[in-house]
Amino acid sequence: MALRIHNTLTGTADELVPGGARRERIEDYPPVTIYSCGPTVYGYAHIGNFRTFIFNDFLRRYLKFRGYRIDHAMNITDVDDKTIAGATEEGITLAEYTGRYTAIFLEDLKTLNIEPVEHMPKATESIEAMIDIIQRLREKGIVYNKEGSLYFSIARFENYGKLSRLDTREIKTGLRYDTDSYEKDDVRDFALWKVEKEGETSWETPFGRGRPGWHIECSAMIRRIFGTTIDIHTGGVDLIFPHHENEIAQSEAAYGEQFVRHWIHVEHLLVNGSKMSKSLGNFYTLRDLLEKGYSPRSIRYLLISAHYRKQLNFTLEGIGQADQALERIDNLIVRLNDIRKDGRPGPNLQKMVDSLLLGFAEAVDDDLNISKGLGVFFEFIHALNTLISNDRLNRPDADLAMEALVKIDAVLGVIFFKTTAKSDIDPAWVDSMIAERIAARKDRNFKRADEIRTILTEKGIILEDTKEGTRWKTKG
RNA sequence: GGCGCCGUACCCAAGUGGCAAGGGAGAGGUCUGCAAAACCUUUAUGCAGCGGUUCGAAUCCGCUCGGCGCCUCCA
Repeated sequence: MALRIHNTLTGTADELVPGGARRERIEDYPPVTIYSCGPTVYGYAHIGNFRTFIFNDFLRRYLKFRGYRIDHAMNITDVDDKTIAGATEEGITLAEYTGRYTAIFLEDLKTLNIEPVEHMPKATESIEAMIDIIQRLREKGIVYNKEGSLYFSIARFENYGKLSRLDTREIKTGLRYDTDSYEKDDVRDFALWKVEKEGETSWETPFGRGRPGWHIECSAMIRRIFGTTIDIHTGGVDLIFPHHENEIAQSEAAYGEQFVRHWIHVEHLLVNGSKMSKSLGNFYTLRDLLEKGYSPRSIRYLLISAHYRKQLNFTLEGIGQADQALERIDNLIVRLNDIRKDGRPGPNLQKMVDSLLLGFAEAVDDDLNISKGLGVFFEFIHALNTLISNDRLNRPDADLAMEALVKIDAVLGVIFFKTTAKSDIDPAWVDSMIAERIAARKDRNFKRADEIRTILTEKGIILEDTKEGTRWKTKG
């Protein structure tokens, strides 16, 4: 069974072949080189943005789960029109401004249990690599100069449009394309380098002072970090055109080799049926949701649980449903931990675990079909619960089951990750309350027993009476 | 106007030619002093609608209706 992922470039679900040459065993492949388009740090990212970043995280975790090694980069865009405007408005330097929002972004990633990637380059630290690309393009005569700014001429690059299938498109008439407010020969030509403007941050180059165009940074960073063709490039679907199309054009024109083998694009998060975006103002930031009391792992679960190529309509109710699904898993863990004695002979648990892991991999291998994978996972949970209810799960088997949960969670990142750690609960106090309640129940003083349970509930502690005695857990 | 995607139960969501996964919510039952958790049973002869192909269609084809995205900064 091979991992196949939909490739925007080919339009089909292509097998992942790191390095481009097929090998017998996964461990024989070179590390999978991945580049993900990161944020422009001019404000708080919204959870639509985070859908993509959580997807990136899921992708890298799943690749590791399948035995691949990975080498993953995500950029920080710290110079563009918006960051410059923001810094100017506040009267601080560009670096101060972007530094603030970069820190916030990194905190949010951590909150969502997103693993750090191997490389996190900044645009402003990649100027040399940009210059190299532009110089090569100039030597090949693909660049023209308009009032000091440099543009890529798509008319002089024959493969232009292969990613977004532009050759079959018509450009809508009457639309303005000169949003950069610079003059261009062809509306689809794009700026590689923008001439210095009064008061803006700029860099000295062989072709004059200025700052980078939008698309050049990704091409430059990929070249600088990976050197050659990379395996996977990810981003939101809105980046297919023009951003990724232009990356391909400048990189392949400059270096004469394939830029990226596998393009993966994540669909949009919708809210009330339309795209969540800053310009529409219909967005939630992560912090908005945390303030409303939703947990990061529920948000993560919700955003991860729908297939990445389907639009996902975001609702607060959806977070609640995700929360309930996670609680189902939490409850299983409580029950597993509570198993003390040997149960009656059960089935071959190792076999159940093997089939869980195999079924999960088969599901997710099919274009990262996590929904199907979660179905397999919840069937396993149900089977375990049934065994426990029938007293047919012993301690060693419970340990095996727990190991399986850990393996699945290495991909999901939602189970053994709790952020509501503000534990002002004293376990000794809880135990004494429970002891008092047990005594009360023994005396059939149920009024007092229920009183104690209510006191604990108000502290977020839930009691469960089992045959073996009373156990407790915290809520949420 | 061009390109593309989607429409499956009360909600979310797999399935893309052979008896409709899974999660949430609801109903009934078991256990419990009562709860909680769990288990058992139950909730689409039906997959936007209408035609067609086929022994057989949610799945393929055509049309219709509805929703969304990209074509412009955007994850």
